[in-house]
Amino acid sequence: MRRPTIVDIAKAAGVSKGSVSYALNGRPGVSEETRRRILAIAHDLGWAPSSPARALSSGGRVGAIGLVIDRPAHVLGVEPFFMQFVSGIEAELTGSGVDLLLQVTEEHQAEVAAYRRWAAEQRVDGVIIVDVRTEDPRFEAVQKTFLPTVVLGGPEGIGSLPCLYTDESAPMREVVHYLGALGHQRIARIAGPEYFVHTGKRTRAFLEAAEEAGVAEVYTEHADYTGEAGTRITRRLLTRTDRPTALVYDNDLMAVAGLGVARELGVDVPSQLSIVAWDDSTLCGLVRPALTAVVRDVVSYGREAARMLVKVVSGERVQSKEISPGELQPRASTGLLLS
Amino acid sequence: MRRPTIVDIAKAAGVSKGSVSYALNGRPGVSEETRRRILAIAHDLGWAPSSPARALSSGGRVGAIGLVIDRPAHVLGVEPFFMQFVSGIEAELTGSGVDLLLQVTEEHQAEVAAYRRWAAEQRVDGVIIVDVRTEDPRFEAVQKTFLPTVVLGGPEGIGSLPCLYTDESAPMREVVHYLGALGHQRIARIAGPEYFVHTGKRTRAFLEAAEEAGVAEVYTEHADYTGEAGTRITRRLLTRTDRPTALVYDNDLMAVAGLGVARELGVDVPSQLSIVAWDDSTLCGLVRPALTAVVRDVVSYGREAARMLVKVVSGERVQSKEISPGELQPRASTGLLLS
DNA sequence: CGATGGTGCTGAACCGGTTAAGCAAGTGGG
DNA sequence: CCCACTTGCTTAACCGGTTCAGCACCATCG
Repeated sequence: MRRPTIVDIAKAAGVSKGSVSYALNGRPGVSEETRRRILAIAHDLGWAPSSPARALSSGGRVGAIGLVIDRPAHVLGVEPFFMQFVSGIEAELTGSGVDLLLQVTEEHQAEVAAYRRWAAEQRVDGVIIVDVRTEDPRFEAVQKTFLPTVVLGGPEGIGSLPCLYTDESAPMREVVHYLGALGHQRIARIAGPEYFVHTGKRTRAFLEAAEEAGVAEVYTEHADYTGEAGTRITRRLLTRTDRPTALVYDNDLMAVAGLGVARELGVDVPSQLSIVAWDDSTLCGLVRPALTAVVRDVVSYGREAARMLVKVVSGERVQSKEISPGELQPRASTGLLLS
Repeated sequence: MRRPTIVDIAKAAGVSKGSVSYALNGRPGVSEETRRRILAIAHDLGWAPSSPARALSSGGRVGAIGLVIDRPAHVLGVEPFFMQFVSGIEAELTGSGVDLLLQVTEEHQAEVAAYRRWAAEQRVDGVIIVDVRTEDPRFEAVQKTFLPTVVLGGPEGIGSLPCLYTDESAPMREVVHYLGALGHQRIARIAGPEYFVHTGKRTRAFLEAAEEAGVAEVYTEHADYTGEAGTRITRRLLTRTDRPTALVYDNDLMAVAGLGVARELGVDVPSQLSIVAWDDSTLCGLVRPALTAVVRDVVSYGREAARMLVKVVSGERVQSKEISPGELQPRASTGLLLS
């Protein structure tokens, strides 16, 4: 019960294996009648092309793309962003015969090594890069190895790679103006790590928006997206004498943590403290009070990234593209400041 | 700047490509001196074995294992179980040169199709099966195609496949006895779908434990692990005239949803209602009151599953193995019932 | 009627590895 | 000194596809 090969089909059909290949790939060179006969036999035998054999032939693709996620296990489990993104990629790839290779690492260097290995061993046809950093070594690695790439982030600082980027400032402006209108004059932001480019973009947008909206005092604290960090920093912020009256978090997990701390300290949300999460998952709607959040369609980011990468892999020239930055979804965690 | 092949190395070293292959694989047949020379050249050229070429050779492995997760995108994003499991797999595979192919589907049939395709196209050396169902078509599919497999679940109803299984009844007994001791006589369980075998196991264990502990009334409602279902069912349960005084959830997301509903209805946790989650993620510790949960080391499940599968793939005979079922971690969401 | 061109197929090379078989030279034993 | 054995290497086949060159056959056209 060996798996059938095109040689088996050729024998059964009484033709050469070259003809079988032409027939199966829908290319000219065989008569319609022969083609039908070959296809029928292939179907009967339950034939499917060997992916390694295809890849080995002239210029063949392996039919897989790669994604490396650089987050510790306990964050990844609760951080909705990545699984949504992965779901979007999968949704796009389904039925196209392209598979997703996923690597989870806890170290940035391992990530670069993964790209190098994938390229050298011909394991993927292309990769998607997320979480762009300042001084990011991954771009050099993929350029050197000519690995087709699509970046989620940019467009600055990523060389000439095609990317999907968002305007972080529009939602940030929306958030700050909204909080300003609710009477908040002291807003703290619990952000992601400084070395992520999008963190910096948001920080600048945060400052600009505050000036624009006439909010007196804003400042940013950097964290690592974990619940623990969210708890720790929120506790420190809320126990200051001049504590902020509104908190903006860079992900939803830290926001949930922050909500817990407010509860613990007896600070009422939203009458004494407003909370905004960036990235909305069902989580935000489940906790009480439900969290106001910046809603982004992360699944569609994944779809779009996969679609672009497939094009790049097949040799098409692809334009970078701006995607919807998301918008504010007000819920119960924000409200008028009652001092 | 083509990627170097063993022929390039052979030319540079002045030997045949056969010798290069022997040298690079650490097999006898070349002198120590020649081996060193070849290895040095391979290193200089930045050579790495072509994965497709290796796989194509006699009995070669492709160096990848597959995992299919059958959950809709919005659940997957917040359901910590799978990402923890995946992290564990990755942790085990790191450095072994084996990659993980991930497929996310929203349909059980697509899952079976994925296994078939992977086997037929030689895309993976083996697969891990999770979420065992009653009448599960996947086992026939993998057996027929001789795809090496490790199952998370079982050991009943999965044929002769090696598996990792847990004793669901031990933690369940712990939970029910604990709640009984706190004075609860009416306990409802918001479970996963009925068609999952482990759901049924827990249901039986739940009933047995209740009898054992002398808890008068217990019943199980089936849900689909989503926050929405958790919300809906909890709302229905808590608005009954004889509402339960304790709720046990089959995952943490539904438990968080349940906590929100209790809050909404003004039912105090834990003085009027105790809540237990099954599976602990940082989430349980972040909400207030923090959720009592059955803690399982899901990451280690992933590690162990990957380790077993790698052995199976390499032809070793592998024994099924019982793994730690987890234990109760009491937190603030459970307490004495004050009626 | 011969040159031309298209159709439908075959044969063989090729992709980049692995591996069995063969062979020359050196070594040791009887 | 001959034989057997080991060492270190080469040669060639093979894995399962793709693709190019070539060839026989037939129809068409000037």
